[in-house]
Amino acid sequence: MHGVGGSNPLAPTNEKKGVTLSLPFFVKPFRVHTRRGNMKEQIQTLLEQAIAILKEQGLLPADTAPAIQVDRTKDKTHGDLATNLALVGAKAARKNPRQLATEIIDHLPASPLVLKVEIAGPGFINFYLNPDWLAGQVENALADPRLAIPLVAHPQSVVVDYSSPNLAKEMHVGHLRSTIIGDAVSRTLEFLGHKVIRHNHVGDWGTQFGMLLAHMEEKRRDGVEISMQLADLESFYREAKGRFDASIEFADRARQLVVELQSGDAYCNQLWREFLEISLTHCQQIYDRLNVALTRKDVIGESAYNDDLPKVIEDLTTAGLLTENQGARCVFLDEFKGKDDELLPMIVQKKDGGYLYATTDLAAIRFRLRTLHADRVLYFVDHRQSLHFQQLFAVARKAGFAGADTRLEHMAFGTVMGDDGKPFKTRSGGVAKLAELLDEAEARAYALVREKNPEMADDELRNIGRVVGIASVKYADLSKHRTSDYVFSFDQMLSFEGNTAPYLLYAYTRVASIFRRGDIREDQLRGKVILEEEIEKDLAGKLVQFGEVVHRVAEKGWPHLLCGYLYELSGVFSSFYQSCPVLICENDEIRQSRLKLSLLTARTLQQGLSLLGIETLERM
RNA sequence: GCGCGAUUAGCUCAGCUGGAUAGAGCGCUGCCCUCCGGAGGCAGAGGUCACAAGUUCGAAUCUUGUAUCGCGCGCCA
Repeated sequence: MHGVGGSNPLAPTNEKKGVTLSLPFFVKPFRVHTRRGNMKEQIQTLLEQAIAILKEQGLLPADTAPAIQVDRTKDKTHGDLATNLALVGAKAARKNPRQLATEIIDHLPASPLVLKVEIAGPGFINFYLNPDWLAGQVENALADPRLAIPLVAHPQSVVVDYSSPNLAKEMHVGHLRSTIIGDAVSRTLEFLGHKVIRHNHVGDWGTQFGMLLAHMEEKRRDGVEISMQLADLESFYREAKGRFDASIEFADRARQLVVELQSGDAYCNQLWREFLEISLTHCQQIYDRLNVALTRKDVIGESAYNDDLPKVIEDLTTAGLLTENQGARCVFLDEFKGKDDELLPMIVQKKDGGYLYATTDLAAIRFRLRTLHADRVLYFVDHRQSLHFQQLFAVARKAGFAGADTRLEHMAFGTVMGDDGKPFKTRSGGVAKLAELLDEAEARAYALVREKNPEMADDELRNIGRVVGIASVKYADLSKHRTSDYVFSFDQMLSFEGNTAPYLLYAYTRVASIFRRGDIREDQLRGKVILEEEIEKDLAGKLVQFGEVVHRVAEKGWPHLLCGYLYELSGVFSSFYQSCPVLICENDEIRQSRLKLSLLTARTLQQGLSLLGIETLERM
């Protein structure tokens, strides 16, 4: 377990920036492999070819290598895509930007993507996409269950460490972000063909378990049925804590049990396992409700590394990193300094010989890299632990657990706040249990849906309420930028307006209803996609961007990009639906084409939401 | 004290590798129901992008400094 709470790491960011900056001007390696469907990269290729020709002809100095950047335009009057290439390269070419732009355009190879190219403003080159090409992309996507999003060329093994609750207590609101965001990113990586290894690094070890075991023992001695008691872990924990604080004998027994547990005592282990079993069942119920893909086999808790801890110390010693300080064993690194330039220690072994979470985390990295051979390890842990992860990654590299090409990334996230701007609490001021939070979301969603559909059967209302409630909680979290804090608001997340789950789910049901009402099956669609109306082109253009967004989510660990995209897509579809009749369109060719656009919209929404771990509904 | 992160419309938030006139939703003001789900769409008002320098043809975005807020900093996790 990594505690609860989230901010962003220096380490991974710096590593990446370092790579980019050290490159000369131009050749920017594609982090994601070149794909046929990616418009930007195709335009980039065209530009590269034009530059090459200009160099051959002596119109450009051979050593110029401007970075080729292709952006989507914000304004329709600037075409669909634009490059600032001529602006960037003008100085090196000793030409004015507009002149260079003209030369580039003159040497641009013909391409089916491009309808026309124009110079604009100080020297921007604007590209207008060919509607026929766009239409073809829509057809391709429809013909492919993966929506024409290719798998990555070089799949990686990615360990994703997420959720990681403390098993001593019940899951609460603090576990929401790690669980939900980590799951969405895992699904996205998997969809792109990476090998994802989910690790639920649960807190199942440590001094607090002595207290819990002592309490179990006492209860059992009094003839109380333990499993019933543990149905409410939170109260059980509080009781145990109360006993611990109140009774010296109890506290002594608790400490004794920790020692016995750690030395492998059979009785203690039995108690411990019983406790874990119940706590894990609690967690699994939450995961199932949340549609989070974690299962019991993904649980590799802190205790799993017990045997490795002495080996970590050994390895650190061998690497010459270990220093003894005031009886504790520490690693000091030059790059971590506290006040008065004093080095900041990372303590890996206490003076009493006990190990700490830093040690366990090192052992986990060691295992993930040496045994699992991960190319990338992602930690979805709150931003307050950012220093810990910086130290952890630095030490892991120095100790040789991780090579230079292994990506270790702290996917930090912010705090969930209440209306008052302080960390989210229940009305009574306590920690909000996740289960109760979900209950409330479902209940509120049910009430809303029932209000809109008074005649609907209750079991369907219940199901819709469940899906909408859970989706709302998840989507509210996923749609915010990961690193910032956000305010938890049932009213906002359950609203049908704005960037919310209900809005997206509604957009999906509208498409579903077209097909239901028209009694049309997907395989009955025929004819070609025809893009005539401006809004049809907009919709097609938006649909074609899906793959790009998905790749970016996997790269940055930012599901909010996908949320933003799906929201925009829904918006464009709503406009389209408003102004372009589909079922009632009299021209059959156009009708078929619009049905295809609608179908791809639905598929894209469904696939996108599925990557976020959110179910769709046919009716709501 | 040092480090990390933040500061964008009244509120909640986007803003991708520096690009063209700063983007949504809520709220506010209008408009669109003989029309496939109005749980919708269209339009308007509203911003000195905390402040100040700097780099650049060009800065909300990069650099430095300042202010304010949050978080973290030796044997908890």
